[in-house]
Amino acid sequence: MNIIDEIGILAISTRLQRLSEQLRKDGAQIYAYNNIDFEPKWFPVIYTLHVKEMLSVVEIANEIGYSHPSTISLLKELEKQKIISSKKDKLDERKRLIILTAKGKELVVKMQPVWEVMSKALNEITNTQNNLLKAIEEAEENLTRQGFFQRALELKG
Amino acid sequence: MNIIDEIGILAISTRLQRLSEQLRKDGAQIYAYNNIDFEPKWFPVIYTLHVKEMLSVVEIANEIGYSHPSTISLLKELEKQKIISSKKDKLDERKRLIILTAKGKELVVKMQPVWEVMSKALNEITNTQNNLLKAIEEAEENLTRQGFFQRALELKG
DNA sequence: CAAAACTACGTAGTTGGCTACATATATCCA
DNA sequence: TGGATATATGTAGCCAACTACGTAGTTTTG
Repeated sequence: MNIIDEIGILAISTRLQRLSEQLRKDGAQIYAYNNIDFEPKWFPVIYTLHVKEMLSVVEIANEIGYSHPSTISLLKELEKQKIISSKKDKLDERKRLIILTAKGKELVVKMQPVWEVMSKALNEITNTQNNLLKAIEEAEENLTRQGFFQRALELKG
Repeated sequence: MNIIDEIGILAISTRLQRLSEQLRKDGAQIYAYNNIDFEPKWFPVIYTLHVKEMLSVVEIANEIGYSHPSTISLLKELEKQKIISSKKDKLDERKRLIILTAKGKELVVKMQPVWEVMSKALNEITNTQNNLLKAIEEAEENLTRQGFFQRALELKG
C-alpha cells in the first residue's frame, strides 16, 4: 500500500493523470495491434468531425475542450496524415474550415468495430460500484457551479 | 453540450486529464492565496517524507507512483527550495537518502490547515453519487486484474 | 464611417510527465 | 572469488498539454 493511496483526496489530481496516461497508452497499443495507424489523442477531433462534418479551428477546440493552440497542433498532425483537409471560410476570412478527407472517412469506418470493443473494455473497467465516467461528470458539474478555489475560500471563511 | 461529453467513454482519458489539470491549477491558486510558496506537484513527495521521514530516491518514486527520473527532478526543485536535503547511505553507497529540512518540516505545519480546507473542498466536489476517488480506486483495481489491452483482445476474440 | 473592441488563428516558449540510455555499486552463483 | 546480473541513480531528449503574445479580419459604437 503506498502513501498516495492513503492520503487520497489531496493527491487526486496526480491520480487522475496517472490513470489517464495508463488508458492512453493501452489505447495506442490496441490501435497498433489492429494495424490502424491512429493515435488515441486524435480521437476527439476525428469523432467531432465525423459528427459535425465541418468546423473551424476554434469550434473544434471548444468541442474537444482543448486550447486552440493544442488543437492546431493536432490538426497539423492530422493534415500531414491526410486525414483532414481545410479551406478558408469565404464569409469570414479569419476562419479555417476543417473537414475529413476521403481517407479520414474510411478510417472512421475501419475504426468503428475497434471503438466498439474499446468501449466494452472501458466499461468493464470503469463501470464499477462507483461509475468513473459518471463520477467525472458529477465532479465537473460541481466545479461549474463553484470552483475548487472558491469553495476553499468559503470553507476557510 | 459538447461532443466529448456525449461519446464519453472513448474519450475518458482526455477527460481525466482535463479534470486533473483543472484541480491542479486551482490548487496552485489556493497555496498562492495563502502566501505559501508551494506547488501542488510537490505534495506527494513532501507528504511521503512527512510520514516516512527518510527514504531513497527510488523508494519515493514508488510511493508517489512516478518514474524515478520524474522524481529526481521534483527532488531537485525541493532541494533548491531547501525543503529537503539528502545524504549518501553509508550501508549502500548507491543510495541517496532524502529527509525534510527544518524549513520543510515548518512548511508542513504551516500547510496543515490549508490541506484540511482543500480536503473538505475536494470532498464537496468529488464525493457525489458516484464517488470519484472510489471510482478511481475501483478502476485501478480492475486494471491490475486485467489491463485494458488484454480485455480488448479477449472481447474481440 | 473611422476608431476601438473583439474574434480567429498562429507561433514561441514553458511545463511536467515519460522512456532510453549510461554509470556505479551491490549481490549472486559457478 | 570474480564474472554475470541486478539495483540505484543520473542525464538527455521526447511529448502533449498549456499560456502569452502577435497579426489579421470582423463587428460595434461614438
